[in-house]
Amino acid sequence: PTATGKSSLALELCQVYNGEIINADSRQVYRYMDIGTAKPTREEQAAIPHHIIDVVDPDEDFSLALYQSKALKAVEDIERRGKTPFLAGGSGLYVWALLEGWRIPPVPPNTALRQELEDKAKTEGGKALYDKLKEIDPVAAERIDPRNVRRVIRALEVSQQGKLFSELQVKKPFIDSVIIGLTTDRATLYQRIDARVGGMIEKGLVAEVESLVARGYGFDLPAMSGLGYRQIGKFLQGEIDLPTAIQHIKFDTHSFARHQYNWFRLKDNRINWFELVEDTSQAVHRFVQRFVVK
RNA sequence: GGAGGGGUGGGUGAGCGGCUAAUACCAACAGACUGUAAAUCUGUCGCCUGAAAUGGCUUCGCAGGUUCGAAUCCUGCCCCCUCCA
Repeated sequence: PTATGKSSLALELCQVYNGEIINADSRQVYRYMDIGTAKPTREEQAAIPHHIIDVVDPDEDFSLALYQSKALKAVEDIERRGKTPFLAGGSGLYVWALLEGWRIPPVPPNTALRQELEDKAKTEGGKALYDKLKEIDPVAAERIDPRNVRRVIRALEVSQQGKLFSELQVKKPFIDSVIIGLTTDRATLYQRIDARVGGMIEKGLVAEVESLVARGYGFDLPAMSGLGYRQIGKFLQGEIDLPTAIQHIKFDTHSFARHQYNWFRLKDNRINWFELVEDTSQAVHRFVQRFVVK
């Protein structure tokens, strides 16, 4: 989960094992969003090559499919040069799509259709859309909550292109990997999160958000819905005061960390878990040694 | 000293005689997830039993009282807030 020190550990490992980092954080892909996403610093990025960071502007679309193809290219590129790719980040969807080789339905988003369906959901209710999906792809409907309009719409979007959403969800690994997880007890994790949020404010998160706004990026953009950005947005728009905004960021980040454990379960035996203790980093080094040739 | 307002489940805060173990929100806890994913959506949330329907027990400052029945009405006490002196 967030705030456990993934990035700095990855950096250390890369230095020892001749590696390069592939970002697996869904928010660090956006340019100009540095403080709030806890992006590696310029110096860190200069020390070790980082991939898939700062690849789109905040008002550009980004997606799982795009991420996956970029990440695969990065893996190939790094390996071709005789180095070792280290994937670092906590966006579960992205991580597993890459490591498990999800074949993502090759149907790009259809903005017009989505808008149309969203309007329909608003006027006729989400049930209407869901019923339609049940007709077209009952298997997919079975797996999607009728109230989750966003996912119902995507399933419809895919299924209307011919092949069914439910039939296109295939897993076939592209690459081999060893997975390391960092974890700690909840109280400690929440403390670390709170401290980090405090640090972000000190580093100028408010100014960063202001500058994004000044560049013309509005709070309705998906990129601006990220932790830190939307709460500071409410502050800048006068809806809440700064201390309240900061508290919201902390709470929402706790919730995010909990959410991350749904993707990375402690009982998931594909993951090699390391508790955060004094010598965690050494323990991980010893572990990684078994798999990587310097 | 006088006048008024208030004390509700971890927090904020509804309820103001039965439909109430008690709206809602937050926190917390658990879960879903294949082109927005730090998104979107769901469940639990007094205690004990149970897979569940349910059943039992204890709750709305404290102590009494009225009533078939009280968080809701009455009395006393304690505490908090505002205004006047």
